[in-house]
Amino acid sequence: MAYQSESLIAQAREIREASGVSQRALSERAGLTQSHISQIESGKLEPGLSSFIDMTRALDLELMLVPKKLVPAVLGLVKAQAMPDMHIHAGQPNDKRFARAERLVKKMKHLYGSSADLDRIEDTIRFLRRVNLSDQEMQLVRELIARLERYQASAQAAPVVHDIAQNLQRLRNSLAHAAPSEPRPAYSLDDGDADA
Amino acid sequence: MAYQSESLIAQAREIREASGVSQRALSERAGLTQSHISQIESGKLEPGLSSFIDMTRALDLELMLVPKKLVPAVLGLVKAQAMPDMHIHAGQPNDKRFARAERLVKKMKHLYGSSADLDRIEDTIRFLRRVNLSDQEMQLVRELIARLERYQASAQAAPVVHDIAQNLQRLRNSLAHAAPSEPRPAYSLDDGDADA
DNA sequence: CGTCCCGATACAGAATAATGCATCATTCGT
DNA sequence: ACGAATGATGCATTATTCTGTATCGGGACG
Repeated sequence: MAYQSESLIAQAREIREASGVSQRALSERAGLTQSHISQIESGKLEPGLSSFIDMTRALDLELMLVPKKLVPAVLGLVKAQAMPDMHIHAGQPNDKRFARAERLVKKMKHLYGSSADLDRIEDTIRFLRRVNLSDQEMQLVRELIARLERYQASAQAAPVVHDIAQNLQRLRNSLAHAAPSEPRPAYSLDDGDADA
Repeated sequence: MAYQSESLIAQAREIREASGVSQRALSERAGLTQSHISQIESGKLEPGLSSFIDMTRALDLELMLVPKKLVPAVLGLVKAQAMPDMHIHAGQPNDKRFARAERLVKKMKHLYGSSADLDRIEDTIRFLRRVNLSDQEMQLVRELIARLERYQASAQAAPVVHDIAQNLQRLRNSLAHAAPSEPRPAYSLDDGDADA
């Protein structure tokens, strides 16, 4: 229905498809339901800003505010860069575990309000899931998530959450250095503009 | 509550303030209520994607999808450009008329569904209101709007709407050429990033 | 001191997004 | 021909946005 967001949503969809990510996969990564995404993409629903951000972030995109004046410049930049080959690292066996974790965090966020810690956790999880983890690392993550699950409703959750956030981030940082080559873009990111 | 959109919203607010636009003024331009905007800006409410787009467009901004990889580049571009002096052309006496018109269009859109024509009208109005119109031109606009108002509920609205859209756009095009110098940016468009 | 504009807040009501399932028709690989 | 995965749809329920309108305290200006 809403015309303004149409182009943005269409772009997101194109990129999702070009990256070979299914709605279901995306829904898990983004913490939304497949049904939801389908309706958004087919224009039957106008997403909330944060839903849309979740979607796009899960596609390795950022939503940015740009002065109208230099939209063309940015468009140029983007288009130039959008050539190469690979597609985003899709579902590993562990995906479901991560998906659940992300859901959990999301739920906690809008139950107790979002905190910097919860947010860090969410972010880190998104990062971790697209990395190949050794058994040992995976083990650590599993434990942390389990701990989060256990304490989610506890009155004393705050410090626990903080600790978990810290541990996850530590892991993330350690990986960020040794990380070998990884997936890259594939989409085109065009527009459908026609001004008078 | 939602952390992801926080930065975006904060940016929008900064820019609004830097441009010397009040919430009320913005609310009129964007077709939202002041109350709504206040709540969005103070984080008490998570806007819908289209609401947010309306807001930002009214501030001469575009919401763009950018691959994470080249966020820094875009940021550079934007920041470089953001120096000068003026502020966005604020309320003229005619503003209220335009505001009402925009509201009307919005209402029609979500009453009968948005059409390309309605959208064109909305867009054009947004453009026209920031231009100094001669009495004659203003007269034309006033008539067109009045016509729209009259036919809004009519069963035969479609062709009328189409005609109005066309007329408005014609006016817009004629202005786009002769247009003298006009307002420019003033804001900074920074970020609050801190990665690990 | 009075007035005007600002942003924040309240509140009732209508409209919609979003969840959580479940299902279906199609397409694709085997 | 079969099974798996994809996107579209339906539906009931809950949560949230958004409108409209009105008020309030604060700051600026005269």
